[in-house]
Amino acid sequence: MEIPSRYNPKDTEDKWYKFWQDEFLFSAKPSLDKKPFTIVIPPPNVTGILHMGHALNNTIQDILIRYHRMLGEEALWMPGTDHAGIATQNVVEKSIAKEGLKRHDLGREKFVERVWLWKEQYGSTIIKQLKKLGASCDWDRIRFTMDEEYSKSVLEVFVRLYEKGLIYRGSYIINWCPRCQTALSDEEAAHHELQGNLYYLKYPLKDNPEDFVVVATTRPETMLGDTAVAVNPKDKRYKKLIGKTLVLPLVNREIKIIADSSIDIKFGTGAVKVTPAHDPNDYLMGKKHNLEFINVMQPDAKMNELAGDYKDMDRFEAREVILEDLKEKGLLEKVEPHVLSAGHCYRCHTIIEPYLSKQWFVKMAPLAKPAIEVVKKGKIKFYPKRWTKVYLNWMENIQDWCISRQIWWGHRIPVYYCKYCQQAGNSEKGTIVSRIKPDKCPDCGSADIYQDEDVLDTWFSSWLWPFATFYWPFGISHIANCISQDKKADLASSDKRYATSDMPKDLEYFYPTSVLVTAPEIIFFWVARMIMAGLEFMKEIPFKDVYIHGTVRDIEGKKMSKSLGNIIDPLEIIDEYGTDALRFSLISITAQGQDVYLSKERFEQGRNFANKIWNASRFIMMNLDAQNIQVDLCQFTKKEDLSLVNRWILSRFYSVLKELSKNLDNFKFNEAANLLYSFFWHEFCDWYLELIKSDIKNKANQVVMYKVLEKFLRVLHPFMPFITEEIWQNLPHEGKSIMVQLIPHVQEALIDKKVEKKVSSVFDLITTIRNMRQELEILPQDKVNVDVFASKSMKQALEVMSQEIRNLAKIDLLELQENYQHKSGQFVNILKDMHIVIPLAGLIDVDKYREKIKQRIVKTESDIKAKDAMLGNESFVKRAPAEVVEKERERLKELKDSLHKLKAVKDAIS
RNA sequence: GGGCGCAUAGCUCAGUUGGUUAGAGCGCUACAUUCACAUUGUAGAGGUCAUAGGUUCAAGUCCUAUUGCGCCCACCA
Repeated sequence: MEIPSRYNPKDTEDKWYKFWQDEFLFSAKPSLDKKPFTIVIPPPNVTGILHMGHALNNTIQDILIRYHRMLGEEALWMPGTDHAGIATQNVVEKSIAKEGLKRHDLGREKFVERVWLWKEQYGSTIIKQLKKLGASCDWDRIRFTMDEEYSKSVLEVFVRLYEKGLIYRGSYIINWCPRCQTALSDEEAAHHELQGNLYYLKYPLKDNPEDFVVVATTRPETMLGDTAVAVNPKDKRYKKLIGKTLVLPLVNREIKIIADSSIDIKFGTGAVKVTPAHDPNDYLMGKKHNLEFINVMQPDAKMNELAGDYKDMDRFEAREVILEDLKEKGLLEKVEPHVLSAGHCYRCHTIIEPYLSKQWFVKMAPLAKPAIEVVKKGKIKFYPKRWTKVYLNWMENIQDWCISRQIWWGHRIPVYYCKYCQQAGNSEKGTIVSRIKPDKCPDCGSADIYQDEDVLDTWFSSWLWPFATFYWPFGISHIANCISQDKKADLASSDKRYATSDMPKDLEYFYPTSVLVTAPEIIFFWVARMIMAGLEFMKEIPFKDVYIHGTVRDIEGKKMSKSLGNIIDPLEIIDEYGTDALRFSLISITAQGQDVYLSKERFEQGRNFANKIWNASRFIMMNLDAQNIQVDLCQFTKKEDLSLVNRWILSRFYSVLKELSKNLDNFKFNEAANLLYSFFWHEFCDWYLELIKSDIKNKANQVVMYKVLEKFLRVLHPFMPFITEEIWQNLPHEGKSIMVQLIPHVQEALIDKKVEKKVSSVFDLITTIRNMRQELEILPQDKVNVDVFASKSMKQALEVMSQEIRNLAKIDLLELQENYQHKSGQFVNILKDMHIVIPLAGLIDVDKYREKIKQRIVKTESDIKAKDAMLGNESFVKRAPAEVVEKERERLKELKDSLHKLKAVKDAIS
């Protein structure tokens, strides 16, 4: 069969993905003899569309999952999506707007129906895209944060926290988005700098209307709700005025001048208008000084009836009119330009209005305490470490969490009010928190009961993700709901999990999960809260390691975002370069914890690598005799059976494997990827294959090239799943899929301890050749392997080496000399490059060479002198670690040896 | 204001606990083309490791300061 000379990802990717799924290779189940390895996916929004951040995040997770699966662990990657309250509601609102409808036109029930409809239609876009990415999630387990069962978990958590006294309702100044008409948490309020003004307003004294106190404000419209003016008690300018009464202009309300030490004397005029209902600081001051709370706005940020003449004006319109009116009365002293930073809604970017309203809160301090402990004790580790500090700093200053949201899409708050009790003004009574709607009020017996209109913050469901996905606390068997018919049949015949009771339940088996892979932005939103929830409800940490990867940025360092138009669409890259190229390039440039700077050209590296693997494999397959693949390496028991070059490549592969697992276990994915890249390309292809090419039918060569390729494909598979499967399926092999082939252990890779020992004692061919080259042509080199030179002259050593080369190449050097100008082909290039052959063949400029040796001798002599001095230094010998001193002594010895040899070479050529 | 990070080749970045000669990809230059691969190969040029001090026998690596860039948090009447 003809194999094309270019790898075409489109021919293979969908095919193998389907194959893996059909063979249930992604599914995991509790197992008595296997160690679990669990990752829960950070659930993407149902409205989500795959972007580079997802691509990076999920590639990392997939590498971990596939790696551990191939290590023989029971690896589960739990998938799902997040209902994303406001985001989803926004999308659906936009879509019904096309029909000229607003959500209030439909009413709550109809609107929520529309959202579900939307979810059914479009909600799996992101899932399909994750599949394109190769994500090996156990899709039969997919969860959604608004699933019926998941919602039960959410409800349960609310009720339990309430019963424990950790949930309360309070009035609070919240960040209010007038457009979305909902409360936003502090984290959802993005602060941007804004060019505004500082307005100096004059408030007349009651006793003496000709005299004023001047206050500075950036939001003059809120003055309608002022209930005091505050000054610092230490401020000499205002000391006498404390306790006096002012008349608030335009509304003519009398307000007091109060003293509060929080006032900054230097800012503005040192006198501050206090508007407890419209500013968080003023709110605190209002509580402290028992001020009146006057709310002058409606939820849509238009002024309300308390604003008198300004009623129904938008806040910014009212601002202009009020300023006009004050100016007319001579009460506007001056206006100064002022840069302020205002909170913006992170969804719609509307300026946030601090707004007084009733909200539900979770008391966080008691939950935070154990969550701080587990991180301090190292039970949960962050990678990179520095995020630990960030986490602890936030947790130690944690604020209560406002969990109610004034939208329709979400888990409705399970609180019911008795109309009768509420009307009687008794808010203590007639508030029922319950898992199911109560029939009647327990206080008055009335059946007139209604549910709280608000829904819960989206994070109130996602913080339960690591255990609610396993049906906490009910632990129902999900076989009935979630497993496809095919799989059910499969399980029934092969798996005893659901038949016997001694198997651990999913929740027990897979929780706590192993690693959480996420972006730094959501450490507080999500990671911290999951730790708290895990400890509170499971009494155990939700995951052991948290890997925080960087933010994906464009080549100029800007965050990729739609509004900046600097998006690189991963799906386009997949289309153009292939999934494996996308994955490999992304990983190879993502250093641990560093942000990623991307440009499209980056992906060429991955594509080229895929193509290189493809062609090297093609070459091997074209030249491979199938009967040789059965041969065990143990068969080569004598040193001569395995040529130098075979021993070398096995030795190199051995160290690569060791290095690789070290890197992966430490979450150094880029180093792992680059290691595989340079081993395969620059050692296996550039040197090994070129060297055996002329004797490719040699049995040992056949065996070694096959074994190294086959095992290399396995270790590469987690990074580039598609191409490795495609090639592996074309190689003669046993087994169904590369996915069920274990990643070779170092020993397994080399089959046999004896071989391993032999291999590791063999010197490194390439290093030697390169060293020889340097020795002869360019620079002094100390690393020249002593084995070659031991008790031999330079000339003899060269003969030994060229004999090796000749054996490998089966090319006579004299013949080479005659033909080398005319012969084409890469092998000649390589030999030409190995200047090792040249001096013997008389092809070198001896004068130049002699000069280089001379320089080398000078350098070595000076090095020896320096080392001698260092070792003669008492302080060094005393204080440097013993190994270091020993190392330096060895080094000195080596230098002396090398000087000796150099002198011999000098003699030999003169 | 509080916290954190970064500064290494023309560009984008690696560089584990200090220890021989600081690496990669891309780009650039020269050469190679019946060859598994031009999405290729060989070679080459290109670095005062931001600056100034310090610790050390030894600093790209540790400490201090400075400069420049970036991020997070808080405040901003």
